[in-house]
Order: sequence, then C-alpha cells, then structure tokens
Amino acid sequence: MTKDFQASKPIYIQIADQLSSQIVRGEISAGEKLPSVREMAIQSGVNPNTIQRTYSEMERMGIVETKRGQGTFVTENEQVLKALKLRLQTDIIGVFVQNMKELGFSQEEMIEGIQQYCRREQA
Amino acid sequence: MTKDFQASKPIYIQIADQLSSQIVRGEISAGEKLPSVREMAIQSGVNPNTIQRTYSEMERMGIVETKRGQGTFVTENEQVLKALKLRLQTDIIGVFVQNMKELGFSQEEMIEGIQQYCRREQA
Amino acid sequence: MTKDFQASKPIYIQIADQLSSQIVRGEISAGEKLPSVREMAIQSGVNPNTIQRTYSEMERMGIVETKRGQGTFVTENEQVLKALKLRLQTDIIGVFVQNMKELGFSQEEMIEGIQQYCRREQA
Amino acid sequence: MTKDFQASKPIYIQIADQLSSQIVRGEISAGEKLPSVREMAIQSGVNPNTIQRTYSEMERMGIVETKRGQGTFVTENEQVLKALKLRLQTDIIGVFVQNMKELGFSQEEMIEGIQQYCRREQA
DNA sequence: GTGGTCTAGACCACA
DNA sequence: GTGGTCTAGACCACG
Repeated sequence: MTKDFQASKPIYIQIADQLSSQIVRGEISAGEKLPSVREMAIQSGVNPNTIQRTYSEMERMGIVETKRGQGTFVTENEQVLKALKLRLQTDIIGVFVQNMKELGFSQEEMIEGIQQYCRREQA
Repeated sequence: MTKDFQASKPIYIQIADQLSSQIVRGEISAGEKLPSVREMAIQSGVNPNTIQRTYSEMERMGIVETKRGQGTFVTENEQVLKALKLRLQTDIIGVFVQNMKELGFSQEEMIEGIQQYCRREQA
Repeated sequence: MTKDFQASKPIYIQIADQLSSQIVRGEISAGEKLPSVREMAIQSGVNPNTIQRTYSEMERMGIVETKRGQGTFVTENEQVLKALKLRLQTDIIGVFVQNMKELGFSQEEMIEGIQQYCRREQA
Repeated sequence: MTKDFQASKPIYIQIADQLSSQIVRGEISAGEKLPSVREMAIQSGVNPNTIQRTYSEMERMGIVETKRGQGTFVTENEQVLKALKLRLQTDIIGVFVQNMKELGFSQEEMIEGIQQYCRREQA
C-alpha cells in the first residue's frame, strides 16, 4: 500500500516550474533571454542534458522560444503567459484543497483559515 | 549553490505526517492502538527503526502514548488533538499563502480562486 | 546559399515515422504492445535513450500509451489513429506537390502524371 | 540489420539533382554556361572534386556538355531535356505513389488528396 | 559561442 | 522484467 516515499518530481520539471514561477511573477520578463543551456547547467549544478530537457519541455508548452545559435527566450505571447499563470495558480489551489479536504475541512473553513492566517501574519 | 533538488522529507517524518492526518480526520480514533512497530514497518515497507523514530517523534509531540508491553496508542487528550489539527492546517495554509504570494496573488484573489476551483470541481 | 546537405531528420523521429506508418497501414494493430525500449534499441541498432525519446514523442502525440513496468502500447483511440493517417498523408502530398511545382507542373499535370504512372505500372 | 539511418544521398548527386531541377524549370536555359568547377565549389561550399563528379555524371547523362577551355554548358538537345524532365517527374511520382500505397491509399484517394491539398493551400 | 542529437552506462520505481 | 530519469562526454549545424 503505502509506498512511493521520496516521490520528488524530476529535476528537469522542478527547474521548469521554478523558471515558470519566476516568469509569472515578473522576475524574468517576456522576451528576455534565458541563460544558455551550459551556463544554466552550471548554475543549477546539473547536467546540460537536464537543462536541455527543461528548455525543450518549456518550448513544447510555448513558454519559451529557441533560436538556433542565439539562445532561448521567454515568449512574448501574452496569451500563453496568462494561461501559464492560471495553470500554476490552479495547481497550487488543487494541492491546497486536496490537503485541506483530507483533514476534513469544508470550503468555508478553508477560506476562514486563510483569513485568520493572513490577519495573524500582518501583526 | 542551488543543489537542493529531490528535497523529499525524511521518511519517518512522512509517515508521522500521514498518521497525523489519519488521526485528525478520524480514520484513527483517539485512544486507538496503532500497529506495532514491526507490523507497521512491514506495512510501510521500511525498516522498523524508521517506525520507531516516527513513534518517538509523535510521542514527543504528545500525539501518541506508549505503554510498555501493550503498544502505542493515540492520545485521548482533546487539547493535543485540537492543537495537532490546527498545526497541520496552519502548515498547509502557510505553504499555500506562500506559493500564491510568490505568484503575485492577493488574499482576495486566493479566496476567489478557491471558490472558483471548488465550483468547477463540483461540475 | 546552398548549404544543408545531408539534412537527415533525427533518428528518433525517423523511427517514430516508421512506426507510425506501420500502425497506419495495419502492420501494428491498435492496442498492440510495441517492443520494449531495450529490445527495440537492439533491433534498430541505436541507443536505448533514442528509442525512449521516440516512444516519448509518440506518447506526446497520443499515438501510444505507456504503462510503467508493462510496456508501450498503441492507442485504441480511433480518433487519434485517423488523425495520424491524415497527417502522414498530408505530409506526403505536401512534399509531392512541392517537388512537382518546382519542376513547373500544374495541378492537372500532376494528376495526369499519376494516372499515367499507375497505368504503366499495371502493365 | 536495419542501420540505414541518415540515408542522405551523396552530395554530388544532390547537387546534380538540384541543377537538373533548375534546368527543367527554366532557371538555367538550354545552352547556358554553368559556373566553373572552382566557382561552383565555392558557391556550394564543397570540394571542387565533388563538383567535378557532379558535372561528369551530368555529362554521362547527356544533360551538359563540356568544351575544353571554355566550360560546361547545358545541352541544347531538346530530346534530352524532355527526357530529363520526364525522368525527374517519374521519380517524384514513383516515390509519391509508393508512399501513398504503403499507407493504404488507392489511386482515386491520391488524386482526391492532392485536389483537397491544393484547394486548402490557395485559401 | 548557441541549441540539438546521440551514445554509453547508471540508478530508480513500479509490477 | 518494464519505462523514466540522470550523468558524462561527444559531434553536429547554425549564426
């Protein structure tokens, strides 16, 4: 029954998510050039092939565009970036709702909980 | 730098969280006997030492009590169980709020998002 | 100007095309199990990673489905298989029309040519 | 077995085909002088020996004639040029029919497919 | 320089 | 056994 400990997502996906997050929250701008495959590999401490896969996956999703011999660039297509933000948001909410339901909380209690949490945080 | 991929929590913590969750949502009742260390180890497919550590940690937090020669039992102290539920809830909410803020969402947008998500899920 | 001699498509795409063709013309049936990654690699005389990539690409396109620990199977979704046939057909026609136009043939001459060719072939 | 990937035709043949195509569609006229071996080699970015072989092959087929000290000229023999056009056309059609048959298409479906393709292309 | 492909060999989770 | 991921190191085409 209970198996799948460690269960960590593949590194190439983790990096893609990380970059996606940075793009969505504006740390990396639309049209901006990402580090080259090799450079990013060094920065992240992984094999260049892994970054290659990250970039390929992101290109497949339309988040970046690659220009042979020039580099990999964040798309300027606002539609795609909007959809990306929505997807990331939905993922996070999905995990949250799932976890809260497992603890037996209703939708109202979730919202209540967030409001309390934020009030407490401000103080 | 950045080399914290795979980042999975220790197995004994994972199991503790899992048990805590089951307790909070009533799958395991207050006062109920948990499986023996050996049995639990087999069920989970891990080393008995790992389960021992899980139970120790949970006892340290007051969630379970061990009675020599009888086994490990969920506490009947409602205060502790309430606090446990609150802690788990707060953890989940904390992660959620953190993630959503990183994407640039306000508190109102978070709540809005959850409501939309739940509406969509019902359909 | 004139460069790009050799211009051969990547091996993993060539194999995907080859398999797709076999599927479309019924040599491999819907639902059938493909050779394992390692076996196919030996058959094709390439590295297992290359076949892995082939299968991944085909899964991305919905042509095959992989079941962990069991193997890779041709989809039974007729819609997808129909679309695949259409795509392969369109590709072939595209190349043909392109080539014929470069030789200065009109649409009518292309059709005429095919009819003559087929008549001659029968004899 | 099966190890014929990359399968690109020899460069000297590729160039011959390219020149033949240009001749057939009138980009290079009958009787016109082709670039010198050396010049053509530079244009194409290949070794002069390769071009020499291209010209030899084309002379063998009667498509060009070399005049010592003057250069290589496209034949003015209309019969040959007509035959060349026919041969190129037949080759293309042969490949096309072969491919379509492998996908299980009948002659009627081929023609139908081309007509649809051309209609779609105009739009 | 850039990205794209390929090989060789390894370890993992799942069944 | 299966497929999935990762590393290490190589060669290629393109600009």
